[in-house]
Amino acid sequence: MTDTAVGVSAGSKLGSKSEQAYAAVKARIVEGAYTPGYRLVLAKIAEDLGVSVVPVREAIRRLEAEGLVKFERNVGATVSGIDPTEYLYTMQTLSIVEGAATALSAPLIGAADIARARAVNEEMRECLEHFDPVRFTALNQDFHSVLFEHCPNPHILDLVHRGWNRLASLRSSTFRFVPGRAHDSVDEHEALLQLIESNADADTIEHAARRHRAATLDAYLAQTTTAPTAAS
Amino acid sequence: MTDTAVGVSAGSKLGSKSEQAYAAVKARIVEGAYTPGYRLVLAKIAEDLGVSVVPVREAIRRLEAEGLVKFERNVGATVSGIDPTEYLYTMQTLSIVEGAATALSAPLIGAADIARARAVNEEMRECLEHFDPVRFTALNQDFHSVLFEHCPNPHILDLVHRGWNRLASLRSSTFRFVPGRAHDSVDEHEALLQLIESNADADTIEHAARRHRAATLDAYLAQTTTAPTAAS
DNA sequence: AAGTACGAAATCGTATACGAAATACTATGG
DNA sequence: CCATAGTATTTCGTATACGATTTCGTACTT
Repeated sequence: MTDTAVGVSAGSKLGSKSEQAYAAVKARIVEGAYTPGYRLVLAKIAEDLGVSVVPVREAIRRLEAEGLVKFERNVGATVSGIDPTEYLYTMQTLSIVEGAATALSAPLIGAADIARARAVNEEMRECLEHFDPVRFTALNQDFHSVLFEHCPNPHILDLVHRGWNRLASLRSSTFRFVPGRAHDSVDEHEALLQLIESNADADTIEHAARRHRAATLDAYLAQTTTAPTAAS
Repeated sequence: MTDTAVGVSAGSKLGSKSEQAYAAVKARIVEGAYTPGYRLVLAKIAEDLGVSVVPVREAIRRLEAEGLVKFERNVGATVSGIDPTEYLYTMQTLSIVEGAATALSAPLIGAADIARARAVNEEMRECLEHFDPVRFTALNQDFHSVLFEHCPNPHILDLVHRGWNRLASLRSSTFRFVPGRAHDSVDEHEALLQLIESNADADTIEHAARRHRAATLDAYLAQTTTAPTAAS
C-alpha cells in the first residue's frame, strides 16, 4: 500500500506501449515530477520513453479525459491543476462520491477491516507529531481504500480514484494541509469507524463521510477568504 | 432540444478529424445505429468517415473511457452495453450524481425554469397516452436538463451526461420502459418541481431526486427477478 | 520606443506502411 | 465424424513521414 498513483487498474502488465506511456506520464504527474503548468511535448516524451509519438498522444488524451492534463488544439498539452475553482469542483464531487462509496461499502466491512483501518489511522496520528504531510496524505488514501475495498459499485469507486488523482497532481501547491484540519480529520476517521462498527444506517454514514471531505474544503475556503494568497 | 447525443460540449466546430470521428461514432451509438455488441473495425470506420485509422482509433479509445465501447487488445472494439450488472452500476451512480446535481442546482432555478420544466413534463404525460417511448425518453432528458442548466459544478454535470449516454446505448434492449414506471415518473417530476418551488432544503430535494432515479432501477429489478428474461 | 509584419522554428495532426497478435479456416490423422 | 495442427486472413499497434497551424524572434515602420 501507500502507493501514489491509484486506479491504474492493478494489472501492471504494461501490455501496449500506449499503456506504458499512459502509466509513466500519469505517475510523473501524480508523483509531482511534472507540476501543474508543465508543458508536455509529445516528441520529447516519446523520446524519453523510447516510443513513437502516436502512443504518447493516445496516453495524453486519456489523461486529458481524466482531467489531469489540458490539451489545446495545435498548441499542446500542459499538466492541469492550480485553479482554485477546479479544486472546489473536485472536492465537492469527491465529497459526494466518497459519501456514497462509504455508505455502500459499510455493510460489507468486517471487523478485520475496521482493525486495519484503525491501525492506519493511528499511524496518521503519528504523522501529525513529526509533521510528515506526504506520508499523511498517502495513509489517508490507504485508510479510505480499506473502507472502499468491498465497494459493490466499481463505477463509483472509479470516480473516487479519479478525484484522488486530480488532487494528487496538486500536491505541493497552495492547497492541502490547512493547519488544524489534519488533526480533525483523524478524529473524524475514528468517528466514522465507530459509526460503521455500530451498524448505523446508510444515511448517517453517508452524511458523515460526505462531511468529512466537505470539511476539508470548508477549511480551505475559510483560509483563502481570510488571506487570499491563492495562485495569481 | 430533444437532441439525443448529449455532452458533446455544444461546440460543433468539428475541429480535428479525431473529434469528427468521435462525434460521429458516438452519435451512431447513442442513436442506436450501432447496437450493443456491434463490432467496431477501425479500418472500416475510417473508410466510412473518409479519414485514416489513427484519428478513429483515438476516438474509439475516448469512447472507451466513457464506457460506451469495450476495447480488447489486438482484438478490437465492440459497443458495450447489455450487461444487467452494468445497468445496475450505472443507474445507481446516476441516482447519486443526479441527486447531487438537483440539490446543487435547486437554489438557482427560477420561476421561468420551473414553468419550462413543467411544460416539458406535461408533454411527457401526453407521450404516455400515445405510447411514444422514444420521445418520452428524450423529453425526460430535457426535463432534467432544464433543472441542471444552472448547476454550479460542471464536473457533476459531466457525470450525469456520461450516465445518460451510457443508458442511451442500451435504448432498445431489454431495459427501459417497465410498464407502470413511466407514469409514476411524471408524477415524481411534478413533486420535485413543487419541492424546488417551495425552497425545500437541499437534503430533501437531493433525496427526492435520488429516489426518482432509484425507483426506476427498483422497478427494473423487480421485473427481472419476477420474470428473469434478461440477456443470458 | 512601441507596434506591426513577416519569416523561421517548433509542434501538432494525420496519412501511410509494416510488423505483431489473434482469429478463422483447412487439411490431416484418429 | 471429431479432434488437432498448421496455415491464411483479419485486425490491431506503432513507427515514420509530411503537411498544417501556431508561436517566437527579428526587422521594419511610425
